[in-house]
Amino acid sequence: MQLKTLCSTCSLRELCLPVGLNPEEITQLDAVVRQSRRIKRGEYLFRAGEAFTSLFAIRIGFFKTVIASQDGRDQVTGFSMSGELIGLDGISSGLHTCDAVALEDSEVCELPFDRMEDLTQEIPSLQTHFYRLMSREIVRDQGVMLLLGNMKSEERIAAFLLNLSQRLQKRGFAATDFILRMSREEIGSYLGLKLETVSRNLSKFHQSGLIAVDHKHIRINDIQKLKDMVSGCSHQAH
Amino acid sequence: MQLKTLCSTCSLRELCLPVGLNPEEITQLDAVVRQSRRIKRGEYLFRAGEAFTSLFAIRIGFFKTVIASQDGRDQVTGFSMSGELIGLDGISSGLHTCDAVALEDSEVCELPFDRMEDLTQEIPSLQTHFYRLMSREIVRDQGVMLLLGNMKSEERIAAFLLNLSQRLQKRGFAATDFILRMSREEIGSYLGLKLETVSRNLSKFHQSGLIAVDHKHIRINDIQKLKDMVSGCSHQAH
DNA sequence: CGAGACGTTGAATGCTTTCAACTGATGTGG
DNA sequence: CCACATCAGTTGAAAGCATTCAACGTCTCG
Repeated sequence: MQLKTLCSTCSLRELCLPVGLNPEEITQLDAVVRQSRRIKRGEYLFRAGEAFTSLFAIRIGFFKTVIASQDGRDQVTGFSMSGELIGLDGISSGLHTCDAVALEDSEVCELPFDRMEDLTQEIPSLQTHFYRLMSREIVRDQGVMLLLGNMKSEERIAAFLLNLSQRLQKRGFAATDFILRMSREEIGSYLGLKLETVSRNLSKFHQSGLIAVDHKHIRINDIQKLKDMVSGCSHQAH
Repeated sequence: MQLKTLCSTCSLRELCLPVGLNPEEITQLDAVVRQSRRIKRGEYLFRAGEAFTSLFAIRIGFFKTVIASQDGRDQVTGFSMSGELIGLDGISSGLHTCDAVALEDSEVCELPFDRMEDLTQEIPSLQTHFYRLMSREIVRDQGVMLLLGNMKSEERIAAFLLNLSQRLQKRGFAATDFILRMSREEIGSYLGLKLETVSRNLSKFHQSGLIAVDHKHIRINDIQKLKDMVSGCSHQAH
């Protein structure tokens, strides 16, 4: 029998929903969180058009979210890692507006939204936290808009690597040495570039010594220079 | 003496925050909303970096929100019209992350956020509505991301005009005949294009008979064709 | 009325894309 | 376990689209 995963004992509690809650409140949150669910690489957590009933907190793994358009064009709207919440877009209409796909074997905690709503009614600090969380998502999206609207390909790639680096570091991983979980094409889709442009820029960075690229393995040699490249942009760590 | 503006008697109550509230709840909302405030064209409602204390509902007028980056590049992240809420991005950190500038003489209702939080604690349906509202903003931003990441200049302009048209219609204005409140440069900034590109595309649409452009006055002649141009995109009316 | 902001249009430039060829990795089935 | 087919990634060359630079027209407002 699998033990139910509890927020109170979860190593992500300083990063995930429980941030700022007292022990008693976390126990209440535990009562709402469903037993965690495993999603294999390539599987969908949810699909655009499906009824929205739950948010998902990523315990382990890595996801992409994708908006599909009718004519086949689609776009990666974000990459999510442990401690992050996905599904917020579904609250609006009661339907998911994007697909969520696991990019590696993952594990998520399901948060039934109706129960979350009740709980935020009971725990004001959780409501506050939840508002902040949604607002942060808005701010993040606006950062991406700035990137897509203003930046050259080189700057986009730099911003992307930097953002990844910072988020990994926050989770206790190395900031300058990591594995990309997504393909060049997925990076390109997220950054509004073609996969060849992503590849070319990574090669260029590699040749200049800024980073070392070996397939999906990235090592950042000069993180300051990377920061300088995106200097002007009010780039927000997620 | 100016009468305090009340949600209960406001013509926007079907569009704005009170949507879905019963009369009694609207009265509670009235108690929170501050006397409405006039903002002249060109004036700032708030600036990036200022402390966030209130959300603003637009009663009359038109605003742009702008993210500024250090190196002078900045980007319009949205245009807001009556019945829409601005300032949601500030909840996250307690600081506004963008500037809000009136593009015509406007009037806004100030909603002190701490009082809004209390009220959403008291009125569950308002909390639900508020979550939906924030989620809608996330969905909207993702639509813009799709636009910026995937669409050609021509399609962006078409999507922009269509979106404007639909929002105006919802407010009882003509869908095919309206005045642009923003400059070509502001349109371009929002769409990730230069002002010349915006101008060229409008001229092209004009010459093809799709629309009629006379300075800021736009008439849409073939709205279906405009829709076809953005066909593929999961474009959301705001 | 004049100055400055806004808008239009043309021509040249440049960045990203597209098309194409090739290499290396992955994984499946004989 | 290897062969082969497929997918992911790299790189080059040509093409395309938006940008840049520039000139000019027009509207607005003090």
